[in-house]
Amino acid sequence: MENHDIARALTELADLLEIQGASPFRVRAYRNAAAAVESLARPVRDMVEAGEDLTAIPGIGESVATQIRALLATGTLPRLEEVTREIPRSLATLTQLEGVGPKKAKVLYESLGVATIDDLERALAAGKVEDLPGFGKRTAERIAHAIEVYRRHSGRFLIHEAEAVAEHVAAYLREAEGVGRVEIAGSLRRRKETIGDVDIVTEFDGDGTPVVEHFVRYPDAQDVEAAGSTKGTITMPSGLQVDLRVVPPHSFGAALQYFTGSKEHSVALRIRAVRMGLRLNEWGVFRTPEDEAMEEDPEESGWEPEAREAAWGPRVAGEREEGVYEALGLVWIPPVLRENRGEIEAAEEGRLPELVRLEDIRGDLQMHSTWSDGKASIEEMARACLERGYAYMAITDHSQAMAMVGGLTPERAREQWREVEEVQERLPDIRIFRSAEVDILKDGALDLPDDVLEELDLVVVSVHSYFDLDRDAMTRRILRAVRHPAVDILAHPTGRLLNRRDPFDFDVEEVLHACAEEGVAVELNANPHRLDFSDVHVHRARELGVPVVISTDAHKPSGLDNMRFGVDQARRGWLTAADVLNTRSLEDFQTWMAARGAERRRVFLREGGAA
DNA sequence: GCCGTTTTCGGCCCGACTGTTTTCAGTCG
Repeated sequence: MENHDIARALTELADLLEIQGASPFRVRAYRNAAAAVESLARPVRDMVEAGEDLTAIPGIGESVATQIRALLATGTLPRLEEVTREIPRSLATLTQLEGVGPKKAKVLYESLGVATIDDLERALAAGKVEDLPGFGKRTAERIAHAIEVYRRHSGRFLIHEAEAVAEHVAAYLREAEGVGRVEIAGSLRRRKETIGDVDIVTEFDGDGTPVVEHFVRYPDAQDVEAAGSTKGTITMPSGLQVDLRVVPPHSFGAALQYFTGSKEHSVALRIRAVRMGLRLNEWGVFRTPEDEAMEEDPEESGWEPEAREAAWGPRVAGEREEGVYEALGLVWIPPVLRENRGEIEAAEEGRLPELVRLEDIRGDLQMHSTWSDGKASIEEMARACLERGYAYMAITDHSQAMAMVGGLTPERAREQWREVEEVQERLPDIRIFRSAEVDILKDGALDLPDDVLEELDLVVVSVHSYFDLDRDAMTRRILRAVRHPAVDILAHPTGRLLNRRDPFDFDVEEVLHACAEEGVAVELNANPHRLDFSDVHVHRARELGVPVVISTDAHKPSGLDNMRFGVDQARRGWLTAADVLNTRSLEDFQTWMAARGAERRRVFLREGGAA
């Protein structure tokens, strides 16, 4: 059981407790515990097996620790079992509908027996929902619409899809009269691999109504969900929702911080602010008045923004995001790190990592050509790499098991090497490594014979078949491949395809330990459909000293441009340039390869070939 | 249920918007 599974169980428990009406603080405690487990680099399972104390993890106390130990031993959370004897677990899915929270879910269940989205749809059709207390005709319509949206698109959007929309909308907003700074915020700015909705913050001095009106006239918008003086929401035909916030210049930095999140990061910042005698919200950082002079209710309707802000005390920051962090005694924290995984403490102590940048990348170590399933020749790919300023590259066409895409047999591999040499002669300014993406077969053997592997400059291996092996078999399979003396890089290690295919089940921790021992690098696949390894896995690789390579897996020249998505994900995993192998100069990279080559030959000679 | 620069008890982040309320609860980010 992975950390992700434990977090999911804790979250489900929190959802159901919330519907039951449990203390909101208790619910939050379970959510915090879930977040703590989710962002933990080490497997909780290993900690339990090693007899370590889970309460050492911030957010996990005696009670949750006991629950987790039981979950690992029996496969279920005892508390979750208790709760599901009282209410059906499917109720938690109701709250995934926009506009339906725990309270409405509870009323629907207790009044109408609605337990699933299908039930709810029937109740709506029968006109039973609008008469419930706290509901109404308008609410019923909204819920019906929410079901439609849910059915149309239940997953999240991939980063490149959301980014394309966001950039068009941002450009459109910049055309509006009187608009100042326009920034994309939210999880897109944090460069998460999937995006729920797009947030855009816009600077405008005065009542924002005309900006919002311009926004909701965006030509591609399918629906307008909301339109006020500071906020608007539109939905695109794909189901992607775009939220706009319009704020005055003196609040722009605070609003950008606030709408960038993550929620966990922002909450931690606000707690910090309170301890410093400050108040942080989307309008700025305010010094809390020491005298309790303001006894009036700041919620009193009719207050002008100026008067309301006066009640919060003098503004000490808000115009620029850097200023918000400075006011809290912190250096500015890059958005990619804002997950409350230690970045605030690191900022306080001046030990934020110098994150790897796209400009640091000196080569791309996985791409395909027309020799297998690529769309461009070796020379076209090489010229495209030259255009991107790279010093080296690897042509990694598939091996023979991938027959459907023309994977290379030993004979065709040798033919291909001749073409690599010819292109190399024509293009002396880039070093082209002779390589292959060699399939890891079902039993962990490699798909090309040792005599072929030995003549490759670089051996990249990956799994493309039998994804549903059980955990033990899959772990043994990958371990065997990683321990093969010819192997240099383990590519797209978990095999996930975002929104399409789950990662296959294996012991990531054990494989990373093996990579560390063997000096094998793991690939961070930059294709936005994969982004495999995840930020947490990459972070763990760094901790264990496993080198990471960021490769695009390009199948045509334009695919090389995905490198930036991989770099962003590496940054989310706290990687510096030193942690990423393909930031090295050609000379330094070849030094790494040579060291591995010597080791490889030594083992071959001693054992007379690989096992 | 967690946790400690105010604490082993008593707190726990903050504001906007919506719809259904006649003064506010629910939801969201």
